[in-house]
Amino acid sequence: MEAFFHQYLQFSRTFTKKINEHIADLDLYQSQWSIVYYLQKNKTATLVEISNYFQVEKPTITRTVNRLEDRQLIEKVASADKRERRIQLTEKGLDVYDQASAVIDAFEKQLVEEIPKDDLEITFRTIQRLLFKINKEESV
Amino acid sequence: MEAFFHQYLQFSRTFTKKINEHIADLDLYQSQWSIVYYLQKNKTATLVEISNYFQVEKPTITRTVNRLEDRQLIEKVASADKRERRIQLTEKGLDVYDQASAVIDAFEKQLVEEIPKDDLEITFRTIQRLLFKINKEESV
DNA sequence: TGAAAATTAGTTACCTAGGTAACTATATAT
DNA sequence: ATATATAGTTACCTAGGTAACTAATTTTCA
Repeated sequence: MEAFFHQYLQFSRTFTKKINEHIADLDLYQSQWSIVYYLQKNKTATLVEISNYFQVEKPTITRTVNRLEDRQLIEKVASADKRERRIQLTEKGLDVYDQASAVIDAFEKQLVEEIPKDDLEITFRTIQRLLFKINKEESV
Repeated sequence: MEAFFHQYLQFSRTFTKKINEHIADLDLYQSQWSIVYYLQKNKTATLVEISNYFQVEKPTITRTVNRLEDRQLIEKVASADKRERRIQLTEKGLDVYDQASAVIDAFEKQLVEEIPKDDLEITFRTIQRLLFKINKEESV
């Protein structure tokens, strides 16, 4: 168990890299994909909502969203609160979602197909517990 | 299980962030730490050895090693092969290792202490299987 | 055997993604 | 009316990647 976290990060890097390779045709990156995915599920969102969901800091979200906007995959939605930047997928964004979704679903399915359901369940719950625990850590 | 990989990456980000916070006093980052750790275990190493071990590309290793060298935590070791850059920890590097090691060990131990050994074992083996599988993926 | 070809180690330049600190503008609370 | 909180941005740090390169070593084979 010595190398638990080492191995954990190893898979994380490799997974992200492979996802990036799989959607490179679409000129998309994993983190961009995750926002596209979120928007498809939630219709509209503010940057703070996205930031909270992924637990990624706001400046990072701002930048990635800007890239999606430059590529016209997302667009602004009117909002009562003038501070807010509420966004949604464009037609083009939805199209990219469909294409990326197919590729990524297949990739992920194939990745776990030989692993017993029970083991995946336990792994999922264990990571969930680790996440819960680490989020209770007082910030330094 | 829908959110398996989403949650996986979430913990990865948060874990790295927390490690960074814990060793910020030492002016160290997680990825720098991992190389310091490797060098303490293996005495000397070339950049390719480090790159292979972490499955991180050579340019990334070059840069991180340069930063460690700038801070005089590592130094060059003579090598027969003139292409190689073989390195080891300096006295200062060993000192930083000792300090970081204590902090990180405690942090990691506390993170897993409430999780049953069996669950950790299964999680470890499952990630190992995922890693094995993903590394068999033909490159795109 | 010795020149040419292929491989290996490392670097440079440049891309995206994570972070923090400090800021502006708007909305909310006092 | 003022103070505080919230949403987002800008500037700048480290870390991951790829592509293309140099220099040194190893392999090939005429």
